[in-house]
Amino acid sequence: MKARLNASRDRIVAAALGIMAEQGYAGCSVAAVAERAGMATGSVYRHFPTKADLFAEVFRIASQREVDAVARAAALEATMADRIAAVIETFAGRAWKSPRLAYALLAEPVDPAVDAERLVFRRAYAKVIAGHVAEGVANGEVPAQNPELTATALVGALGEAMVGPLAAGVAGPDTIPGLITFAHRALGVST
Amino acid sequence: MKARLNASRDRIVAAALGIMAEQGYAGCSVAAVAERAGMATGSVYRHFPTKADLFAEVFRIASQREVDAVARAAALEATMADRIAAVIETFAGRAWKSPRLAYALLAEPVDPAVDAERLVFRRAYAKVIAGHVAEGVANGEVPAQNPELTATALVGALGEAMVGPLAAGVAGPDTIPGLITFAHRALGVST
DNA sequence: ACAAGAAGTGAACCAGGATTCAAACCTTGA
DNA sequence: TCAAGGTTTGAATCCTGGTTCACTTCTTGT
Repeated sequence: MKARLNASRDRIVAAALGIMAEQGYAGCSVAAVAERAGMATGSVYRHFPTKADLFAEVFRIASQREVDAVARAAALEATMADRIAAVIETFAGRAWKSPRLAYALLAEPVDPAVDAERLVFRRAYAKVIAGHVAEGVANGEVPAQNPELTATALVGALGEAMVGPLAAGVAGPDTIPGLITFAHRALGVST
Repeated sequence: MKARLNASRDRIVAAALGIMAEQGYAGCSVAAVAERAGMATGSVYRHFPTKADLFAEVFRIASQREVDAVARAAALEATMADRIAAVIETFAGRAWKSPRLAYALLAEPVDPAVDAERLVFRRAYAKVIAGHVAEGVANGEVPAQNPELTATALVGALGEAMVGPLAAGVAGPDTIPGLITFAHRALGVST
């Protein structure tokens, strides 16, 4: 039955996500994933041709979840300044709640094939931000600029500012407001 | 003789740097390094206990070189705005001249032990920038802010904006001026 | 109920590259 | 010149973890 088959596949992905959130990519041997999914190592290969394929999908799903959350939070706000603030708060807040997962998605060493998925992830964030920036430029909230470049730079800034604290396990309480101020200034929001 | 011994060690480091610049960390098997240094594989272990130790040192040296170049360029300028511009131009210009090396230093997957060295590298950049920011705050060139946070965010922004082009092999001609504008605005330089 | 085929099993296999080590080779000092 | 101590060699070894595959177990259709 196909239901069973799909269920197995889902169990594998869920197990991989679970281990990523607890121990990062480092803990994700195929054997560990299979065990957590309640099946034999070899069975994983009934559903995914290689480990890299499996984790490309896992990264895609996890990333999409993050990007969606950020996009959704931003959509609730009225001004561009508030949208950007919402992006940062959501991004950083979620990262802070699942630090191991956030580290895995952002910076942990992984297979090159999986790494490629990370570029997509970052570009997706950049795209969301770029949309808001373009809008802000169009209606005069911020000065003319290349929304792509600004967005890419902001994604880098957010990531870098979070990786340190995530690795260290501590974040200054003013990190998030500080980043919001930084972003607003970088965009040229008139204050 | 000790001179010979030191010379061997230097040859190893130089060979590793050379291969990194040409083929990235991926090409840096111990055997390849040894061959380029003109010695047997095993001899490398006369000078470094493990491969990770060797590359920690290699990363440290290469990073120091980069950070020094940036710091030196910045020191030549008079205003904080110009110093920051010099940082960005030097960083991006050098990365663009040795893209494979820059990619290896910035983003290529490496041993966790070597990865740790990367954090030091980024923090060193941040420290240089933070110094200029603090100075700018002190003499009123820019508004009050946390220089550490601003600097970290800028390092992330620069890295992110360069990794894409480095991987793709193309950079828009307005990337560097765009980044300078971004940085100046983010700092709050009065224009 | 039974045959055909799919799904699951997990121990064995394999690849790639770091690391070791016993033998061969210098260099130095008497 | 010779012996002792240190250095160099590079093929053999080891390790890790992804991948395979011959076999068993289940599901489905007649």
